[in-house]
Amino acid sequence: MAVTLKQIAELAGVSRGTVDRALYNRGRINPEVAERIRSIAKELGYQPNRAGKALAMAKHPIKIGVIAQATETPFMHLLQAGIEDARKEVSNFGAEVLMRSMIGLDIDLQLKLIDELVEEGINGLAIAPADDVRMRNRINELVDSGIPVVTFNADIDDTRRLCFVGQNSELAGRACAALLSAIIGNKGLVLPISGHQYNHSHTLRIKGFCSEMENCFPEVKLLPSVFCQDDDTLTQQLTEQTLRDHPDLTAIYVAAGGQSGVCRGLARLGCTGSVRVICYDLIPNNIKNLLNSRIDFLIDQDAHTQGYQPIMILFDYLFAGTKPESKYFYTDIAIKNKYNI
Amino acid sequence: MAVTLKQIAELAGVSRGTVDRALYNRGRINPEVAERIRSIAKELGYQPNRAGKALAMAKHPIKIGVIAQATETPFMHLLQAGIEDARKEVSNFGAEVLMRSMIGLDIDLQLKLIDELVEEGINGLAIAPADDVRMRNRINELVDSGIPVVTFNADIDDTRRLCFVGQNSELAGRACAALLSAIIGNKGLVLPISGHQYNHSHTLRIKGFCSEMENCFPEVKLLPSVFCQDDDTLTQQLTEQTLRDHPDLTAIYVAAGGQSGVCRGLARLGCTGSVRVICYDLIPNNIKNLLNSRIDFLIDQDAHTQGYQPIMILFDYLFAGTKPESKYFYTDIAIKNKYNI
DNA sequence: TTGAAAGCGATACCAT
DNA sequence: ATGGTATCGCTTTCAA
Repeated sequence: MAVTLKQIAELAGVSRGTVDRALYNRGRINPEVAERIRSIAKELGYQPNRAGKALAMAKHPIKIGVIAQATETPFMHLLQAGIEDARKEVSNFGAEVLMRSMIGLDIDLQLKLIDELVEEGINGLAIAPADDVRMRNRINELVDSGIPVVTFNADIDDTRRLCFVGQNSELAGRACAALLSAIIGNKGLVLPISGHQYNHSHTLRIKGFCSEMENCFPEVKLLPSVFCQDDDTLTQQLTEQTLRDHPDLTAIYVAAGGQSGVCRGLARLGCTGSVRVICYDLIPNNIKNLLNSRIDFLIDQDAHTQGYQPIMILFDYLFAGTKPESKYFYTDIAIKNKYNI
Repeated sequence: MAVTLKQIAELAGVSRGTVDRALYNRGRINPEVAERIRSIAKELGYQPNRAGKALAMAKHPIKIGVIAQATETPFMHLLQAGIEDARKEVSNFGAEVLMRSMIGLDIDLQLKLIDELVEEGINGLAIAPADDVRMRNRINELVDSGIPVVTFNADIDDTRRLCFVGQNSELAGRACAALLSAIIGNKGLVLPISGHQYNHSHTLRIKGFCSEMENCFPEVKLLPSVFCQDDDTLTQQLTEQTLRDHPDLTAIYVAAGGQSGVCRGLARLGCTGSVRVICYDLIPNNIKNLLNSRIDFLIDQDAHTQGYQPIMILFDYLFAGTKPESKYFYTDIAIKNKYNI
């Protein structure tokens, strides 16, 4: 059995309360005694028992606030399942998860929800933030007031947030470039499709993709990337137009939503199977198109982990003082074909 | 806050002891009272608190035995890290992990270690078993005597084990076929390399690969698969010989160990980069060869999960009675290039 | 500055 | 058949 507070107390000839004060620097203790206790604990390799700790904290539960966005999208459904799993897990340790969400993304609403959660007394916040200077400032305020913040899915640089959980979008773009280049024999003509100009991850996916292509696979020619507003109809039009303008098109790289439109466009012009398609996210429509060979590869960014981990990171930090090893918790860049979904 | 035994007891007008007996069918209770208590618990959605349960069980800790094999290999090092992580986690819940391991694989030693662990009073066993009829019988004996068994990395069919944690090797082979076919333009000449004749996973990886190629990519020609005994020197010889016999070789599929030999053979004959290579496992040598482009893609089978999950599955079963959802816990068939390691 | 004790949720044993 | 109580490891008051 592992060593307990009680054993340390007996060895040190003091009470458990004193050991507790010593190990957690709660003050009101003789510094020499504290030092002696700490050295004994260290020697014995004391590790606090999580179950005992959890039970004792049941009277003052940790409250973790979560603010999600765009909950109407299939990707966010998967992410929310991760949040729910984490909620269940930490609830066994006397922690509560206060979840707020919104359709689409509204910076003012997000700021209001933060105030609301602070009002309710949260001890930590996980948020998929809007990229805005007001949000940046608010996050720093929170951290300064002792409420740690973890960003997920979307990050805000230059804040004192504890960490970010999500994909390394630029690297994902590079992985796609190498993969796509490999399956077209390292030459051909490729159309990169982005979503919104202000969507940071789309931009990075395109940037990583294009720079990798240009640097490492110069025989692959890139058309100028286009914006599709994550819209199926628009991607279909863009696809068909591009095919008419460039009958020698080899592949399409979709860094955004609207993937189904690409498949439809290719199908309408009889190019399914001859033009390669790589896109993102293991969502139902994409899975369908992967299985019927309209999409060659999908890049998954593990939505579940993006919901699950922020809460677990905050919990470990608040519960046991564990700081994340890095400020970036990058989710797997998973390459999926129809066999390894 | 979640509902507790105490609350149920008060509502039912009985003591906590009685509620406990009712919910866990411990007997010595009036059936009608038990029924009433159960219905109240159900209505309130009672979920036992894991922390409380853990603490109470500290007096009679759960003992989980683990028997690993081939611990000298880099793959098994990764797997053992998973075992260690699981051990740490369950030790907070008053559970102990008794680990036994061996170099290579020795059926007699495994049987002896099982006896030893049973002697020590284990409540459950995780094992990477030798495929032998004596092992099959012993596993069934254990299960019959009330000790649940989880197999990992290697499975034994037709036993009453709780579940298997590891890769679906045949499916992995299929995934490789599709991937390899894609990067050679769906045509060419491919050499499949297996390891040992009696290694079940190698056989399945080859079987899945070849059958998928033949069915779905008939323009890819397959050389007869060869056995390399997981040996670098042998794979190098086989590679060089094949290249001399078939200068038009397009790709090599390595389902076994000895991957470095393949890379060396290709390098020696100046074929690095022109002959594609796909092999298994994210181990240091392979990572190196992936990064310097001697290997095109690696298939990872998540060694960490193969060590971590068996213990967690046994723990959840013994601790909370949770049965795994399926008898097969397949680890991810992860496709890795140099960007998503 | 320190000790003693109550309590968190569940289990198990001893009384009744 | 049922109730009462000690206990697990830890936190947090309340006394001293």
